Amino acid sequence: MVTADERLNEILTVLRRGAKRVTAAKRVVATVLLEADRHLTAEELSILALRRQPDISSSTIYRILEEFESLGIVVHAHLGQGAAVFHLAGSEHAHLTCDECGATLEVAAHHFDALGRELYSSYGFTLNRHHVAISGTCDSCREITQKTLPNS
Amino acid sequence: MVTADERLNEILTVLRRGAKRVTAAKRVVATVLLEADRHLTAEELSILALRRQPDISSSTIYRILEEFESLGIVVHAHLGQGAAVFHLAGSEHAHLTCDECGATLEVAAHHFDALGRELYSSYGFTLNRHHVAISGTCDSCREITQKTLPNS
DNA sequence: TTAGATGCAAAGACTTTGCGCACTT
DNA sequence: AAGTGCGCAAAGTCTTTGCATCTAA
Repeated sequence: MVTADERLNEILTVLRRGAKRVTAAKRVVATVLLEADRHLTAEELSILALRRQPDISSSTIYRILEEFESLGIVVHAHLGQGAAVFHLAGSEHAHLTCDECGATLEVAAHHFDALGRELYSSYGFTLNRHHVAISGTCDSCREITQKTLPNS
Repeated sequence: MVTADERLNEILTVLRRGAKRVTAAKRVVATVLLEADRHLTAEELSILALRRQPDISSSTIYRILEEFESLGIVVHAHLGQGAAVFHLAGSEHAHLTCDECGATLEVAAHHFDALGRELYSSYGFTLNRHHVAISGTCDSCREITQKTLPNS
């Protein structure tokens, strides 16, 4: 079992190895990410960070997230239309997002294995399953649409 | 062979059937879309439209595109990071976009058939291959990355 | 005639940037 | 002491909206 403190220290170690400074704001951002353990928009992260330390500006949040991402500490993803979401690296998964209602669904990555191989061999393209959500229509919205437009 | 005028008239007919008014601005937008025959951002469309008729505001462009989309005349897609792109409906295809350089690649839709079936049967999710580009790394950027970071 | 369409300007959502001071190293 | 990082405010990008005017039907 890895404690929260140990995970925080791992992050701070990565920062030091990257020749970055360990600041109060970075500790707060790292702590919030560890505690939340889910997707957070920059704004949600900002709100949670402010509870722990007033006067953290959102520009600082964005700068810290950018730095964390360049060091491989976090990744971000674009789900539906709204703001990007961030979370700790290491649990990348694919997302489906419904164009109608905006709901998002995390799905097992293996569904994309065959597609990834095909795109690589046909186009030299390396699929990133995590970064951008796959768009479509979710189960409930499809049912609604079918009821509303029974002719098609 | 369908002439440009005939295609324009088809669009105007769809407008009338939708109980919408046929205005000068809509004619211009339709003409630009027909002539361009490629992806255009709202801003590119705006610039091309202004050549044909001064004083078309970009809000009008957005409103017309929204109307055209609701009538099935155009579709829009989100490629990399930037603005959405619009084009006439009927030639939907999948897009790959490179997270590094922003290049986009149109690919045959059949690559996504198997994935579409799997997502539908596993999650009831209806894949929309066209709306959002699939993200990843293109051939050239991958090669550059490998040269830059030969250790991994 | 009259409901819908347009132009203009302003607002809105999300993110980035410039600048001078504070804090880490 | 040196220089990175921070807060604040402003700017930037893309898109939507309010409102008065105009116009297609």
